[in-house]
Amino acid sequence: MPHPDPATLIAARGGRVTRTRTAVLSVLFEAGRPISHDEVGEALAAQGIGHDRVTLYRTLDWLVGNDLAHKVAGPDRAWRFNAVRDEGHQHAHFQCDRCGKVFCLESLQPAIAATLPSGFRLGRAELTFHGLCPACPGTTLAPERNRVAP
Amino acid sequence: MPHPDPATLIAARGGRVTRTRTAVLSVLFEAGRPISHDEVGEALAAQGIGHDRVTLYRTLDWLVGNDLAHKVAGPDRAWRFNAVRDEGHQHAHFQCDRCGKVFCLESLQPAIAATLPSGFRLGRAELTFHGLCPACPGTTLAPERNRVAP
DNA sequence: CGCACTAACGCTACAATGTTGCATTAACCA
DNA sequence: TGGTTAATGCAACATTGTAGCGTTAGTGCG
Repeated sequence: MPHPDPATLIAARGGRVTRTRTAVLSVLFEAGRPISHDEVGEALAAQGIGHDRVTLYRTLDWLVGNDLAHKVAGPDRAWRFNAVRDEGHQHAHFQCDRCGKVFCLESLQPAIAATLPSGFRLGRAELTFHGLCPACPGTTLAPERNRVAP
Repeated sequence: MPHPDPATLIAARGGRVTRTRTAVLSVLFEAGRPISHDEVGEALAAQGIGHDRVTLYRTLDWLVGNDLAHKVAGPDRAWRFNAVRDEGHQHAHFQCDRCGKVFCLESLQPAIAATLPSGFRLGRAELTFHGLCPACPGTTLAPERNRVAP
């Protein structure tokens, strides 16, 4: 199964099928990992699709609000977006401390055995690993000294 | 002893013991949970301590770089800082989806059983729970519907 | 104590990321 | 095909964080 059809997914949510929305959703599907607003913009530019910054933000927000995308915090205080595949499927993330890229660890099924203190009502859990990705050289630094390269 | 003495901790790292540093570290100790740069600034103002925005950022960064504070990503792309108590002690966090506050779950010892794909080198893991804190009314929303636009 | 050295401060200016308001365009439906 | 309005695109603004640089004040030493 390749990727679902963006236009179909968008229409199913009651949204208008516009060039920007279908293109953005396609980009997210093809990326396969959470990418920043800026990376989406570059991909659109490569396709010759006009991309106003604000429209892009709003498009991504719409996708998130309609369960077609997820929003995860990146290491540089910029959001990363990835297309939702299996509804309700939980997976962990990996953030590279050197290049700042974020990866989905789809296959990872962490066993989280935890009981929250009373009063806290759990919505969801988010597990993020930090370290170095396969593409980055070097060895892991000591925790707390990890800084993303400028 | 409730909290360690900020001045002693700062001097032990070879840093100069300034009013801003001791005050900021005290504030972090008393907060007991990760607070934003802005909340630190308010606390300093309440003590009548001058607080330049830039100085505050640099002070917090210095504390983080010297293992006296931790930096965790907040829900609103602003960093939260909390004083380090036990060196090397790992703990989970809880983010309230309504008020945005972040809490340390000191007592939580999650059993994370996970194997990373090959090539990834692990530095540290970060476990964050989302939901509603004891102070916020309401019931938890479905995951991913927490930020739906009106 | 008083002085020298320089880390730390605090000001200004700037950069990056994201938001608001509003007029215009184009997707959808009858 | 034409009307309705969701979606777009532009401009201006808000928030969070950085860089440069002259000034202040902690610290060590005589």
